Amino acid sequence: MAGASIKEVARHAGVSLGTVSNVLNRPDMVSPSTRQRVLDAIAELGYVRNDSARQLRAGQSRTIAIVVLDVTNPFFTDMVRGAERVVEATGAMLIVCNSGEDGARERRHLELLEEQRVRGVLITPVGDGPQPHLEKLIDRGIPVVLVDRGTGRASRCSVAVDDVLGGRLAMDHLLDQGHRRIAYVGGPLSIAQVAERHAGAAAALEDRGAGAELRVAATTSLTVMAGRRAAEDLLALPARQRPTALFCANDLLALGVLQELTARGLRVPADIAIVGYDDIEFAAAAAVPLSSVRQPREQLGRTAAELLLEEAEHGEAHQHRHVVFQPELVVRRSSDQPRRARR
Amino acid sequence: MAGASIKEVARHAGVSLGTVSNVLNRPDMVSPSTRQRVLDAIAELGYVRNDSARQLRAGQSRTIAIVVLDVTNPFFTDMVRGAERVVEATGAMLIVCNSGEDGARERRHLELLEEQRVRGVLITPVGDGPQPHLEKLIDRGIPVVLVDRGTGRASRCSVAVDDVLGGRLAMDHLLDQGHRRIAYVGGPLSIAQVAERHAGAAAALEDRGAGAELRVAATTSLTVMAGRRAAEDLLALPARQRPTALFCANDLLALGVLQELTARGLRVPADIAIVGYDDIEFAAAAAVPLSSVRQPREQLGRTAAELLLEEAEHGEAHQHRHVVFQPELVVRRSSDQPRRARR
DNA sequence: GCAACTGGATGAAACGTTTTAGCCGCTATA
DNA sequence: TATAGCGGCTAAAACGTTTCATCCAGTTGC
Repeated sequence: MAGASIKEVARHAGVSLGTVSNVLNRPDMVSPSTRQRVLDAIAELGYVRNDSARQLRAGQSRTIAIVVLDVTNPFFTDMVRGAERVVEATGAMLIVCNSGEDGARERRHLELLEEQRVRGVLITPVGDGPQPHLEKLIDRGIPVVLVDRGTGRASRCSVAVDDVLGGRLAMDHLLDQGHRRIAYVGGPLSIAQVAERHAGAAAALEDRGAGAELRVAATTSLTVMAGRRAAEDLLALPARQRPTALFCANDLLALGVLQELTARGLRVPADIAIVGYDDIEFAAAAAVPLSSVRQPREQLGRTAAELLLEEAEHGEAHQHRHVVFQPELVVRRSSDQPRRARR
Repeated sequence: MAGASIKEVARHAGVSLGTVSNVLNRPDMVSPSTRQRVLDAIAELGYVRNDSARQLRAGQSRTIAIVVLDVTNPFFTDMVRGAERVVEATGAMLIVCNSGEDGARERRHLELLEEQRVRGVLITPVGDGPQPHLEKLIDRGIPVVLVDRGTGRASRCSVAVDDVLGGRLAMDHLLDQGHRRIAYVGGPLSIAQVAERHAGAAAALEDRGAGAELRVAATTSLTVMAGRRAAEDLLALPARQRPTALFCANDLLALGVLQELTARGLRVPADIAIVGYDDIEFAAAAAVPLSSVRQPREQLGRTAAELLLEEAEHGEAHQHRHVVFQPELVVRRSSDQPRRARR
């Protein structure tokens, strides 16, 4: 009962092995009566297809992998949900791998995925350098779609949100509110998004911020804990150098900052205003509802999956595309209090 | 370059096919000089093992799956992280599947996993009835470990947290604070945890709550949105019937409730106290820091993975075990204001 | 000098599918 | 009546591994 093969099913139903395969894969090529006999045998033996054998023959699997930077970050899990919908609609399976921002783990995952001859990979790669292991996948003919990272490479599709624009939106808003000493909380800058959001903010300052300054409060990761530590560092500054507004590279950081600032008795936004990035579900539920730059997360995943499936389908004929979505600023209480300009 | 097989590697290195396999699997059974020649050939051809063929021969894969109810819920992602660590330490791969609380999707996933002959499955099943598809996996000899659900079945291991105790802790605390009209927010009750947390609360009331009442505010899911809707319903009650304290079946609900209550001008905990469940990272960062029942999430995942690996290793000799962890109440501001008993 | 080992390699079988070429008996066509 | 075509099926090859029985050439022990 535990491991019937197609062969035993065939014997049981009194037909040839190929016929069973036909029942499974092209049921209408076989007469109704034999088909029924085969189906009965399958049911009786509890036969379940062996996917390894199937793949071996086909040279390809029916699973698609998504490699995310951090499974515990709602940004990525929302993306996963979007991708899931598209992939499962085709009968394929989406498997989720977590690199945890660790290059070695990412590499290990990609190796195993390559061994499995997955049908395609959606990935937000760790870091921002060249990506030899991704190239290797592509050489082998496995489609790769970059998600929210590395737009514009010629050899693969990508989907992304315009992070420079996002940085601009946040900064413009803070300048509009009258802030002149502003800090960007985020890091490491080796992460492209972190750098681009900063670049956008810096560009906005350049355009109109006479007399305003943008300092960087570097963090080593994008977590709540890192946010708390960053806040501690800022509080260590002499009061008159202390920024009056913070633009955080993501909402987790922003929540951490908020937590620490309020714990230390500062008022948000009266003493310090905060704008986050991602607009995760918890942003609106925070101690002080958080202004944030919203990204179309599910759609990001959906579109990425669609591009991947298209490439997998059309092979050579496929034209790589680079889809860029626009972010949107959501103003909430953490930054909605205008401030008189001060020196 | 795109698809060298072991055979071509062998030809390239001037050895037999079996020797290449030996280099890969038992390197010290082959002399250093030939070994090097083979390794060179592998590098030159860009050879990558074909896992399907490998599995086909072995009859088993080296991946372990975890099927969670909701990838966007931090409770599960923390669990995933715990399991990941253990699984990856053995060189195997953990793949994450999301059932999204949907029985049909769960079933589909399990079918595909069975076809893939995965080495084992960690799962928090949807619903609480009999589980024919899990039985099927077990019949086939694929180890299954239940996570946070269905403790005590004879045919599989399980890990869980004592939800009845958790309910007790929360309820005792609220009674200690002087509350007498209390509501349990959660649903559907078909989910065992939801039912057990309620049972614990009810038991605590039974034990000592003369004159106190526990009503149920049923929800259809355990999300922030559902929490908001539940709060609306509660606010529709005449003021004197309205509960003074809420015990929510998880933190997402609690955050939703909190959000809606404060939006409608009620003060927490002065007007209504709230206790959540899970103690997710965002609980402490909420508008009003949330009291919550904490579960050892990562350890849950770690232990589950360990049990699974042990079963996969020892096969017949394996004794199924049921590990139960104790939850712990974390009191924060959302419930820390004692109230004089009123009628 | 012969038998018994031994380390290092080989060749073939087996895993469970899918697919392709081919066979058989029947019907429709000319 | 011969031929072509067709529906329904079979037999066999192929996919890329791992493993197991064998073999061969040295070496050791007596």
